[in-house]
Amino acid sequence: MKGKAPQESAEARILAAVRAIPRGQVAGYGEVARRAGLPGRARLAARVLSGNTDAKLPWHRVLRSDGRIAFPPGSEGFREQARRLQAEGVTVANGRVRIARQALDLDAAVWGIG
DNA sequence: CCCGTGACTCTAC
DNA sequence: CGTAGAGCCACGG
Repeated sequence: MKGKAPQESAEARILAAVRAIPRGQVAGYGEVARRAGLPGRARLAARVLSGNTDAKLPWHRVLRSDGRIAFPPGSEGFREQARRLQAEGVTVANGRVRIARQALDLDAAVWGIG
């Protein structure tokens, strides 16, 4: 194979990383991008989610680095995400997700430990 | 090629 | 815990 595509598209990898988030758990854009092999591409991850059309994609499990929903408060997306998270048992208070202290800091807490 | 915009992140005050 | 500024990448005009 003449290496046309050396690897899957960054978009595909990001989507895979998002799908890999366990139900009832959350991850930051930066963490997702990092897990996708694209460190520093948090914005790319956000762009991919903004353009995603997969209804099966758990996009609502992706938050900002501080555990805040990336949508403007009161917006449709904001409510939708908060609603879906709470439906999975995730506590959302004041637009912020109640994360386990180390969830956004230690990838192991998000991807390894359940 | 330059510029503005965005579901971002970090540091500083 | 709040806001402000700079850095960052990708894209459309």
